[in-house]
Amino acid sequence: MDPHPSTKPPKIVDVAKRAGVSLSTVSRVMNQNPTVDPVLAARVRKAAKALNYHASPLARSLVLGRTQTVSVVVPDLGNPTFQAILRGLSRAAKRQGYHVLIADSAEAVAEEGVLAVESRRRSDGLVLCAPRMEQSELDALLPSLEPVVLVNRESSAGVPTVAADYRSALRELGEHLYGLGHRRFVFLSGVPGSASNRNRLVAVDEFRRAHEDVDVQALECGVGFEDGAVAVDAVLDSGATAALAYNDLVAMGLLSAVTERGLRVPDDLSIVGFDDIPFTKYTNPPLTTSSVPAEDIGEQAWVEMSSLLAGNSARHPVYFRPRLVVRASTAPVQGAEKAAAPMVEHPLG
Amino acid sequence: MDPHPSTKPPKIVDVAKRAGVSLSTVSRVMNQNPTVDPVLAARVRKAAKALNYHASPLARSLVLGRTQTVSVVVPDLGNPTFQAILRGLSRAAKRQGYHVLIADSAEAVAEEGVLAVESRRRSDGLVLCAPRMEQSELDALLPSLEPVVLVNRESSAGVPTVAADYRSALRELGEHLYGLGHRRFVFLSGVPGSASNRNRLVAVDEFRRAHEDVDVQALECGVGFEDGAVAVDAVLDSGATAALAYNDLVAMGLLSAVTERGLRVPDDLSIVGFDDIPFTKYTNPPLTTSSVPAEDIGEQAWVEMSSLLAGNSARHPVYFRPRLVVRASTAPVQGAEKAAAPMVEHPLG
DNA sequence: CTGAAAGCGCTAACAA
DNA sequence: TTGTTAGCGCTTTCAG
Repeated sequence: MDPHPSTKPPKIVDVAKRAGVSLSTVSRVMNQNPTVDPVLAARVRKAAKALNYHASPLARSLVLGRTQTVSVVVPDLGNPTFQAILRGLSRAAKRQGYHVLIADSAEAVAEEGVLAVESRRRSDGLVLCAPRMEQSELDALLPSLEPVVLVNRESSAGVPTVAADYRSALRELGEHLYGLGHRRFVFLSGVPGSASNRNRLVAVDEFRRAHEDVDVQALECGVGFEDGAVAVDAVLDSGATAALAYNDLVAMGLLSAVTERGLRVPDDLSIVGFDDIPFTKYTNPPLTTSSVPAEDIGEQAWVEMSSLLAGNSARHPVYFRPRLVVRASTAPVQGAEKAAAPMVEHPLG
Repeated sequence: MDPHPSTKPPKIVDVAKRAGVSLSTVSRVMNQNPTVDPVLAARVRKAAKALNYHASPLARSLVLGRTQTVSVVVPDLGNPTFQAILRGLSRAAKRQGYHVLIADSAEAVAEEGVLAVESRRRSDGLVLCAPRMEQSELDALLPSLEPVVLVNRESSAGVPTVAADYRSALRELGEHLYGLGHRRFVFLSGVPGSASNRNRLVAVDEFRRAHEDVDVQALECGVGFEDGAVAVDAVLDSGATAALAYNDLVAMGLLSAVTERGLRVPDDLSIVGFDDIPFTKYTNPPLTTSSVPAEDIGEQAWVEMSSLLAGNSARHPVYFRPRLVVRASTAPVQGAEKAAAPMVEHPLG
């Protein structure tokens, strides 16, 4: 009848009974409280072992007021960057005996808020990864979520931020291409209105302003392979010689689509990605990108959380500076070197 | 002073007081118990809203005996296949109001057991993904973990399994290459002694036995990029014309290393991977592999768990049959078509 | 239909 | 040093 015939796990009183002591003594022994007669302690431990007793984390949590768990909400568990962040965070947390509850909002902006609140209630703190919600909503939500740390997003003081410095990285990517002679660019933007996207757009603007002879056109795109692939026509029609993709996924999608059109990268079009996910060196050609230390970010997010949990107040935002990784998807602009006429349907000069 | 100045969350009695009812009435209202005077119910709901009251999941869990949480243990959160499984599982669980606790054993076999036990105690059930531990240990551990579902691993009846049929898939990969004229193979094996690895080795044996003229040499390798890259010399020295990699990561590493040696894939060596992670179509050349529906596996794992949670007993193991995906990393064996002498240092014929 | 009271399993004063 | 007892916040009999 019973689907789970295993006998109920022993409770603290079972151990107490078996060891012939009171349950508080057992509790003390289990919690390494030194004020216990070694003889008794040994007896208790033996009894516990015999019964295979482990304190119920639930009951402990209730009385202690802490769960030894932090929750992490990410916009998409399928995104390699969030995976890396999660991995870094989870391993760091584990080292300190903390567990990790994950929540995948599946890019559903509307759900993000409740998800955050719900997850937070089951844990001692919350790490919000690149929340997609509006700034005003975020700012309003955050106080009720404390302790909370933000990843790749900022809010008012009081909540720590760990992020990659996308702005300067994007600038660097632009300068790299500029140095190669490129003057006409497209930027494939991510989720419109998202904070990460706005950030990058700011960098794009800075880049524009820094060079009078530069033309960069922003194209609404997305954050995945398909988005990059779908954008191929717009990119080619734009007449740009170089494409700055929102991230590596978009870049890979674009790269693949461009190649399928019979054009060559970087000869006909230079492409740069963003993040340096572990696959960019295996694309054809290997992708020039900006390396974001996602796992370190996750680890640092835990450091901040840990500090908050210890009762400290938020520290200053931490920004990791991405590093330009030049591979083979970028090259000097054709016209600049060969002054040759475009050889393709979509003139790129 | 107080690092988290937000006032304590309201408790059920606060709501009761404000609504002028007993706390049991509040409880009833919060749990949709219909036996409550609509007028009172409304008053309670208003009070709850005003106070922004939400029942403590902890306290509920303690009394209800369930946490609405399942835990998932994976050997490596960095592995795209586990990520996909986790994603499928997490989304399916969320749909039914369940939360997901993750634990990354970081390929530390020794830790797997305790991790599983600990995670299990904080949740209502456990999903063990491709546990690396020995079969005897697994069999012994499982009963204390119920309800538990196994992914890519089997045990005695009573615990459901959801897995990919690696054996027949590997056979299919072999036959594909055989059909292209290949007769000398290397198989880059994964973690020695791991169950997944043994499974594949069995398939290799079957393949050997099926063809008298086939020579397949198993090389100890690993499960990541680097392992595949490091194996390049051994692979080339082996004289094989085709390599069966443990998974796509290994295949990509090998592919990259082979290319760096100045050899060409598939001309000088055919390579197949395993899993069809979302990056294989962007390698150079795109990788022939066997597509494993990892996200579906995760989803199905939840279905099994859900069934167990509902009190049903374990159903029969479910095996997903991978699908051969022929891309450009495999080609007819050179000698078979051109009868040409090998043109490289490491003769491949 | 509603309230009082007994736990869920554990920790932490407080006494002894 | 050890035991007794009062909660942690909630659900659920059991009376009313």
